[in-house]
Amino acid sequence: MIRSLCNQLRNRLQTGVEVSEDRPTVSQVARHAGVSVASVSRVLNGLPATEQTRAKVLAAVEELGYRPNAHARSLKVRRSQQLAFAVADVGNPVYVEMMRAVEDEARARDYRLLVSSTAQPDDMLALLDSLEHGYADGLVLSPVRVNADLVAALRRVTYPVVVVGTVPADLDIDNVRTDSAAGVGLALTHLAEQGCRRVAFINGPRDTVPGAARAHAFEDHARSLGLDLDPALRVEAGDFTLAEGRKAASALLEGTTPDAVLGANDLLAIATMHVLAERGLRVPRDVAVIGMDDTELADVTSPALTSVDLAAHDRGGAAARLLLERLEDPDRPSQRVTIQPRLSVRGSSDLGSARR
Amino acid sequence: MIRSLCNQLRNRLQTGVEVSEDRPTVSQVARHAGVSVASVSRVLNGLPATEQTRAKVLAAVEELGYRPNAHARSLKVRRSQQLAFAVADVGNPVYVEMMRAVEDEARARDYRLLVSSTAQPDDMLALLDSLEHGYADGLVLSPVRVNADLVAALRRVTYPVVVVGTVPADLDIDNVRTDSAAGVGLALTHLAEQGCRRVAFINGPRDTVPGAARAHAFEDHARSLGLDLDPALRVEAGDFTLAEGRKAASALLEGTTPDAVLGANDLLAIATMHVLAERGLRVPRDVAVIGMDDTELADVTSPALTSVDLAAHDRGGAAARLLLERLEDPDRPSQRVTIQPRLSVRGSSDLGSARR
DNA sequence: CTGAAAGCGCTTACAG
DNA sequence: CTGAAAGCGCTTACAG
Repeated sequence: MIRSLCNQLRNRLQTGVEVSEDRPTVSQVARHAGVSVASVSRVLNGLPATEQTRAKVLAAVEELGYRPNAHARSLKVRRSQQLAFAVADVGNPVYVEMMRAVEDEARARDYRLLVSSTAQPDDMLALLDSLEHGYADGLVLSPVRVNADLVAALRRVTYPVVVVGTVPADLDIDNVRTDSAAGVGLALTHLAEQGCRRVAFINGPRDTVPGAARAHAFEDHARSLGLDLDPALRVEAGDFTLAEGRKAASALLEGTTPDAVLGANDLLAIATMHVLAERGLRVPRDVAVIGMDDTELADVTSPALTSVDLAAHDRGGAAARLLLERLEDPDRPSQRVTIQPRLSVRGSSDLGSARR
Repeated sequence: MIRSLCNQLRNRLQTGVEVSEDRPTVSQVARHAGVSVASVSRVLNGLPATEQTRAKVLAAVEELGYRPNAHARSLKVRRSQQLAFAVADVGNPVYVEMMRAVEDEARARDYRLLVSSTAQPDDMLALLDSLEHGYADGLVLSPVRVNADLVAALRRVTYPVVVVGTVPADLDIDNVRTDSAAGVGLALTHLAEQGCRRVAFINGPRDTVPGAARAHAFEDHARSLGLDLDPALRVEAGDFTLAEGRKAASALLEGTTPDAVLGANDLLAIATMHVLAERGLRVPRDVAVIGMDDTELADVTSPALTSVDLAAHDRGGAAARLLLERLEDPDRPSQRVTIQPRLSVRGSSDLGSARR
């Protein structure tokens, strides 16, 4: 009490300004309104109060420009009203799309959204750890590489986390995934139906979860569709980027000439289109091209890029909803949502009109 | 004290579990380490302590898995260690690039980043207001439309805000802008030098800040370069999007045939390339095309899109640094950073090889 | 319905 | 260097 007065005094002396310079608190609103701090809090939180009290409080709030301090509230109610979203690169088109959906869901439920790029696997570990400081109520994360450390951290974490992507079956965690193997199947079937036989695959790194899954899927589907199994048709880019895609596509075309190329994501497919153009090969007439993710980039190329729609937006939305539902019911069993891919056919694989 | 004991008791009874289930607090760490809470706090904050104390505290922290509560800390030190970033659409390539830079700067200084889409002008007002709850230490925002309400809100706001974009000269606020008028000049000069005379302009809405600025700039530069001033060469898209760009480009080409088109951003330029292709017009041979923003999309089209680089990444980085500097020195005068545009010449305007 | 008081989990003068 | 205590600004049983 005495300290408080001292502080106020100090304030006056230091700044030469009324204490009212400071942001008003509940107590000041209460005093101004002639009610208790409890009543102020209740009115502001929509709890029962007489119309008279309400009016007095709201008037005082208005007059003083009072805004409740978020940290004090969070400390008390043990809720930050914030969600976190973590991916390797917030600027990657797939994650951007996911983030948009997560943000929409968060906003709709009055949560703020914290985003972070966790380029290195260690960043993700650090993030999971830092979550324990309580600055967010839960996390949506989509790791590209899942190693033992990450799985261990996910088992340890005490905050709600939902993972977008494939995780070990025995990891009990809310999870949304897409059947990207089936997606590869859609693409290859579409190409096979149009008569392609030498279909190449530009994959991303096989030490990533999607890279490994798509490698197997390509293998399986190519075999069962009776496509050419020439190993020269399979190359691996150093990363899921345009630059690495360029290198990989060049390497591929040095060794062989496919009649179609499947890229493990849109960036790899687009890089391939560029390399094909440089070599004077026409898409789709000479070589059909298909990407995966169906990002907004697919509509920007010409010809527009056929792509396996892995529903990034839907996955983000589903993840956010799983998280919000868990916040409401912390004890419910963990859920898994699987979203089926679809093929968005565009010009880059439209052989019907191109070759015949 | 008694209440505290009651709570602990209740916990035990309700959950049938040790109280240690709860997240540990400073006091528990202190007890465990045999020191005072003050010492725990000091050690954790790197303040002077004997090596002995340090060791005891760190051991206890480790053993209990203690993580300081972010809200309690923020409440006390009046700092959230969070920055906010607000743009109309976090998914727009320009803003994504800006966000990447802001996130990097924030992360480097141990700030977390809060992002929000403020599609409607009112969303931005609401955001500025909500900032007063103190959940972030400052805000970087890039409004597309600046009206009187927003300017008034920016004058009122008590938290540090830096605006990316053009604001009224008498608004005393940290600000980073780009000289987009000069950017239009670069593009038109480049086209004029290559012999283009009928240069069309697909602008965005003129009630936006960039729309208005670019309209004037086009007018001025077209005149001084002696370009054709035919009003049919100037159209306005309903928004800075691919879809609206398509409509505007179609409308343009109904009325006239330009020898070059400048889009007010990359999306409008890319939409134009598509419409040109549909009409059998070749880029750049028949019509050269230039965009603005130089987003990553520019490298994805074919031919690659010449674009005015407005340095979104640099602007984001500069804005974040201005904000961080202000947080360190709240009283310093407001600063303005202006970034000069450059032209990134690519195939879509390369007439040297195409027409001659 | 309302008020007085405790307490959320930290940090930080102050005194020793 | 260290500890006891106050206080940051809220919410919420509890009693009336």
